[in-house]
Amino acid sequence: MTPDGRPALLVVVGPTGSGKSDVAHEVALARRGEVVSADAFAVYRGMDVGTAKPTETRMREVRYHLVDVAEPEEPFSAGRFAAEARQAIEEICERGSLPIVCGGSGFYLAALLDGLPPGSLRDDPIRSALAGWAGRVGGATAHRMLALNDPASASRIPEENLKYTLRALEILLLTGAPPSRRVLASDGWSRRFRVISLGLRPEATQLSVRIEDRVRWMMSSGWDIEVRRLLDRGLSSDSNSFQAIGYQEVAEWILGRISKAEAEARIVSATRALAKRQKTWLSRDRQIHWVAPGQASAAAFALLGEPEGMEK
RNA sequence: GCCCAGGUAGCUCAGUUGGUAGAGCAAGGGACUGAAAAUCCCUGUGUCGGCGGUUCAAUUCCGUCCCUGGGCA
Repeated sequence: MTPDGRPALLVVVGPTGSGKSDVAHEVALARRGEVVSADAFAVYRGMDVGTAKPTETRMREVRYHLVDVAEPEEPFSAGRFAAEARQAIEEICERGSLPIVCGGSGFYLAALLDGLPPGSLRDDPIRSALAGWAGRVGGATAHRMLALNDPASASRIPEENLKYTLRALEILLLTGAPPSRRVLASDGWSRRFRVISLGLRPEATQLSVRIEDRVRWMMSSGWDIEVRRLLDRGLSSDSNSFQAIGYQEVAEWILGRISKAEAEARIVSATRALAKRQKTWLSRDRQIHWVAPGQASAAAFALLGEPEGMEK
């Protein structure tokens, strides 16, 4: 509980490799917290090295949520993430513990804190039918179809972005209403918490080096064994989980199509690009308190205030 | 030493039948409403290896030198 009566909800964000996991864990240990991961790929079981999941030791020390909740073959979604994460946070509060959201998936964080428009879930049969149709008629025709039914959406979505175009058509078919008319306002769920957002902003060259080190470490820590296991169990390389950075590259490396050095270089580049996109996404949020990684824990404690039982 | 093939954007290369050049990747910036580590948009001046020659004009043709790869000695 905090002075205003609402429970605190700490949100630790930042680009990959900024060290947010360390901060979340440290705060959890010190303040009887539980961590809710906001990472679109840590949800998959059997994908550990490549997603930089918390170690077994850490999982024993602190309770982690939304990690290992889906099979790699399952399609996941922001909606499912938000629902399960909200439930986890509510349960953590009921236990009297501090919920700590930690992750870099901006879209998932937004879905969790602000909610998604009501109605129109994902619909896989419609989705695959649309994809098949678009494959036959072409993306330009798909976009024209959208323009006919919802000019506002069509003008916002570039013709080249087939994925967004098809999603808009999917919503149209599911709800019968233009997607541009969906409600964009926050659903107010997060108002019952005192949300404290902490953003880790490492210096550019520091982040670059950290990403290189991290990828090199993953490549020699059993990532290849992990990918081999996924391929052996028959995981299709075009399933959603396998779109995670590095998995395709490691697969090509184990199959002998590219060298280890080549795979590593590609993964480092892809990770840098991801960090860039994460920074862009997070920079929109004016509520985030940005700090250098080294000062993050101290900043978190300062923002949270004195722990219970230690007030003067 | 000789013979071939190359030397063009950070990298891999395309190209100009002579009018100073463009793709992919990388890099940088941006978007993002149920696939999001996904998907997509924007950003390209570089002694076209050096030096000479021919020409109104050379990265393009000729000569020469240097460098790289391959072959022959």
